[in-house]
Amino acid sequence: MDQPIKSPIHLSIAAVERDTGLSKDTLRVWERRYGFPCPERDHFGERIYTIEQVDRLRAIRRLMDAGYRPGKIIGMALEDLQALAETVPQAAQIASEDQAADLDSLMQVLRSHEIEDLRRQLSQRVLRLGLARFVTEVVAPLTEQVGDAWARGQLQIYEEHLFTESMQVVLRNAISTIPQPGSRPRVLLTTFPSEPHGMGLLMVEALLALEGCRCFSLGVQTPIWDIVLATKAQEIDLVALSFSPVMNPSLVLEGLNELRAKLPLSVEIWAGGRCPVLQRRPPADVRVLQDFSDLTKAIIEWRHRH
Amino acid sequence: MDQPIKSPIHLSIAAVERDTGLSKDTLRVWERRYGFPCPERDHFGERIYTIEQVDRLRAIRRLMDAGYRPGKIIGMALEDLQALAETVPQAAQIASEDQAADLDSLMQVLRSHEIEDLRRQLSQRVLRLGLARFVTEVVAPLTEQVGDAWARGQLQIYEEHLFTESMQVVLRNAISTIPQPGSRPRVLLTTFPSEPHGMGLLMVEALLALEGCRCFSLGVQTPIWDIVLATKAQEIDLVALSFSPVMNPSLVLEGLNELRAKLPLSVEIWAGGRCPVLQRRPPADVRVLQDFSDLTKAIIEWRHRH
DNA sequence: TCAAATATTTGTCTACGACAAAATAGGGTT
DNA sequence: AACCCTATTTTGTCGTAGACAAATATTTGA
Repeated sequence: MDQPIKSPIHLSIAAVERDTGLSKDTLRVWERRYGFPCPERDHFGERIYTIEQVDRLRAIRRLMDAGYRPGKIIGMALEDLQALAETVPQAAQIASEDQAADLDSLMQVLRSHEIEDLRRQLSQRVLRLGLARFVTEVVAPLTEQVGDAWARGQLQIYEEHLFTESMQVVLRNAISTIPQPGSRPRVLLTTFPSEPHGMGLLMVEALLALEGCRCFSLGVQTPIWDIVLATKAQEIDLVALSFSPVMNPSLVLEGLNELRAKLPLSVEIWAGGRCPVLQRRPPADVRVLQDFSDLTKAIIEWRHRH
Repeated sequence: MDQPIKSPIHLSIAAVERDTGLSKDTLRVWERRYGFPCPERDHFGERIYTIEQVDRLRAIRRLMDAGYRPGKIIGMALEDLQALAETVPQAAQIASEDQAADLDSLMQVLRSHEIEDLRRQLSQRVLRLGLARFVTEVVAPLTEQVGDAWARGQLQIYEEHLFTESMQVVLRNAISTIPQPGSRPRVLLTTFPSEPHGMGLLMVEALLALEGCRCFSLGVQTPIWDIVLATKAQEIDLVALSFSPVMNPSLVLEGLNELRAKLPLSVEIWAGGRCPVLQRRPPADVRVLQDFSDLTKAIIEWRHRH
């Protein structure tokens, strides 16, 4: 009897923002420009979206992350969007046949949802390859493959979450077995407030810890001012930041400039991750790391300088 | 020579949203209503905020989380805000003198920034008390104390991050030592997309695993539709969600109703966490858990029913 | 003293124009 | 072809201000 007034089949603009990751501004301007999504209105004139619209929006979002532009695909039906997603090429960068096969088998385990299995198999590979090779040859390419598979609609978000959780457990465990001497450089690891992905940080932490660096991870989403405070309190030598491709380019640059201005130049800032803007317009006085071999090189150089 | 045009002392409205957690809409409407913050404009007419304004906004935000309303405090100077924060009473709910003293000593270690020490001392207490008592007597009250201390301005965000990271490592480690039999109920653990706090989930996971439940944690911020998909794929019996006090009340209710509508009634939804709206207007067909004793009770009841 | 009714506060929603930053296309040179 | 420089288009964010529901505080009535 105490029925909610709003039918749960219809979603408010805030709910759609939450479910699709598209900002309210974007949703409204798309409606104005492209005529989609064109939601009904409730009796206050507020937008109510249907599930079908949200599904289409999520498919569009996926393709955009894969490089498509909204104008080209916004008119397409859900089926066409899904068909298009299938054709997205995967940015494979795997060394050998063997490695590719091994990654495939891990993907297979993930798809079967046998979490225990996945975790066990990952731990096995840590032992077999050693942590450093595990990070570069398993974690990094597998994370990328999972992202790709999601973009192609072959993996659900929740499967990505399952993967991330399992991998985090394995990585954290491995990291905690590395003895931490008090040696230099002292590294602060974190991400900016709009960046929720923490896998990159864990990979970097593993490699740096292996190199004998003293790591202080703040986890994800630390406000810039707090990065500055932590840097002072912990006598940090360098701040390592991770950026995923979905981060807003101007926020990345603005944030890096702000941080650079607030930190003494003796503290270095290193930025990594698959974020396009870092390659295209790297900010001054920030070291951009292309990949993991860059990381070890950079550490050696740092030690040489000090 | 390649100086950035924007001085880093001045922040855009997007940067302020990121640094304070106040939405752009809120920032604009405060300016209109209360005259603060009243930022300068650049030559495009866009707002540029000063550091001082942002500091004041962050102090205001802290007091709001402690229950103050913006209208009452928005006119105050930074010093007065800080003085007011000192007076915020802490919602202590600690059983014994001994326990209080022990928590104080842990807070002391956190303040000293000796992360290794903190981690070691926490692990010690897991062994001494057992995981269940560790969660209820150490993790829960300590998390609350850390939050309080932040609200009073006695702890920086980065110190909260350090605490969270250390505690996560300890808890995850402890959880991974619990053998997971394939028994029921099968529980899915996660939070809604606007909820980034994962400590509550870990505490619940620890307690449920001890009770012999099969736990599937998706980590934080899973879109509702993906919770539904995961529930089906993993044959989940109940979905456990965690909510922190800062979550938008209407989003909480809307989300719970949406999830309830999409899941079969045979799948139970349990909601926990210190979120006021859960106590005041609990949604139908969702079980609200007040505290951890409620949790074990609920599990016993569930087993009795099945 | 407590519940119900009323008043205030507060955040989010609406509309659409404007414009910079990013991406694409065109045209010329090596 | 491969490069660079310059239009042109696309696209997201920011600007304005009024409206109103939900949350909270205050008053009224029993």
